[in-house]
Amino acid sequence: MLYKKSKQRDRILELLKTTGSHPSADWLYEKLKAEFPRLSMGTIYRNLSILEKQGLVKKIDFGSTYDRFEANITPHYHFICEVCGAIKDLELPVEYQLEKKVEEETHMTVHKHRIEFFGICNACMAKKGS
Amino acid sequence: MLYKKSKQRDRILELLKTTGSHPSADWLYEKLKAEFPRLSMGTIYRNLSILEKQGLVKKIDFGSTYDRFEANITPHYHFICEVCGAIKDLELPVEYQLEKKVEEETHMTVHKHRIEFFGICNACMAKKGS
DNA sequence: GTTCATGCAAATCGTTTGCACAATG
DNA sequence: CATTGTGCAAACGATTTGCATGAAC
Repeated sequence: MLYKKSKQRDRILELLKTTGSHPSADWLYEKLKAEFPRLSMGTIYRNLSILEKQGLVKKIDFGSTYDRFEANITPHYHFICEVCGAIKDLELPVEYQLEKKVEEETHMTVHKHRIEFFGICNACMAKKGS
Repeated sequence: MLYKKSKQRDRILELLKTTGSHPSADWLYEKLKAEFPRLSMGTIYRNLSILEKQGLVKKIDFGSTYDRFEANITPHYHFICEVCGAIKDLELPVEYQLEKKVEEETHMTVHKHRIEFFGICNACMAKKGS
């Protein structure tokens, strides 16, 4: 797969680079509609996907397309398998001093934080080996 | 708002409590269809929402309904405003030793991790005060 | 001229909602 | 009986995709 030059893609990347915010596809669409009157959402999504494959852009999402639910209410961190999507609770102690550090750095109020580790679970590692 | 007893809701909570996995709504639906042949997805989602309001269940999602994108490829953590949804990059050093700790604890391979802090940004805090 | 990108519209998919009926208190 | 929960189907909203046309190489 070879990528050809595209004005739309160039501008999407440029916008993402110069914007401090972390835009949604729709935000990009609204911004670029003036420049490309016939622009479509399909073009935005297709180009974002290409830029991601090129390692130029990162998508901030949960990894899963579904919402996931749990009844373990005690604070804890998660391990997410990149192969099968399994989510496992971790015993790692919750580090609340991180929230203090962020409050000192940003002078903003922090209510909670979340840590997710991504990797390959034992089951998938075993399958991979065989 | 007063919550009445519901067999479906009881079973959803029970399933979530006894399952090590972090199910999706669909997984719960498939599991409970045998018990409640006329079960519908609406019931699953409505009850999950009630259980969440009761503080018995937590939803694991990204907070935003949209995917968000960024061109800042260097590893960094995020602060997410719970009011306006703004995402800000943090200067906080990235703590790779956390990944080592998780690998020691779980004997699984960790490729990356992510930390998100949730709170209220300065702009929203100012609005709130006025 | 072959391949990739675009615009457009339709399709997809997880989730939400309106409504008439059933269960709860 | 007043209110909440259910099933069903339709609606919703973000994202994806098929297809004919246009741009890149």
